[in-house]
Amino acid sequence: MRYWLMKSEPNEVSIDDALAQKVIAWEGVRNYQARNFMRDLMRVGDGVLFYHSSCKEPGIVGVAEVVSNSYPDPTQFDATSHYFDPKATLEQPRWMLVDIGALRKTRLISLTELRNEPELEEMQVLKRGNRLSITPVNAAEWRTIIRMVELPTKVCRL
DNA sequence: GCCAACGTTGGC
DNA sequence: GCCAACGTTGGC
Repeated sequence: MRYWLMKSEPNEVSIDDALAQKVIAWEGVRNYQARNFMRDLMRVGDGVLFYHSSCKEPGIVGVAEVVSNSYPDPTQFDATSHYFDPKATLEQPRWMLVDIGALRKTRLISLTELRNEPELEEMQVLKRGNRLSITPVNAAEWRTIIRMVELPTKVCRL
């Protein structure tokens, strides 16, 4: 069981979109490290912090979970897609994704608030120059953030 | 819109 | 395999 932080631009897929759809195929990741996390390490039931990036108020906005094993990102085969990859084939797909189930919206934990929390000093997403759209979160960091969003841990399945 | 930081590409 | 040039991310 692992924990992750996954960035999404709210004008692409916001936490509200994710909640409305319940399950989101995490399409469009075109970075090998992020792909490898999804392909090799993510398991059904892993906890996910839903993060809004490239927007007015960047930060954590929700909690989700991994709900599928990895499978090929269909957009890589779609010539009309922004995420089309001419080098990918059905036989040898290059990009893998997982499905994410949105569980709930939280209050916004802004980037500033995350940076101000001493217990989160070592969080990968806060490290200088980090651009990875998917980063691991350790159990202590996860607990700290869950505490910060004041989720009733009794009801929280994660 | 700026720009730091990082990833990718491709010539050699 | 090196590395310069270019592209992307993402906060500000």
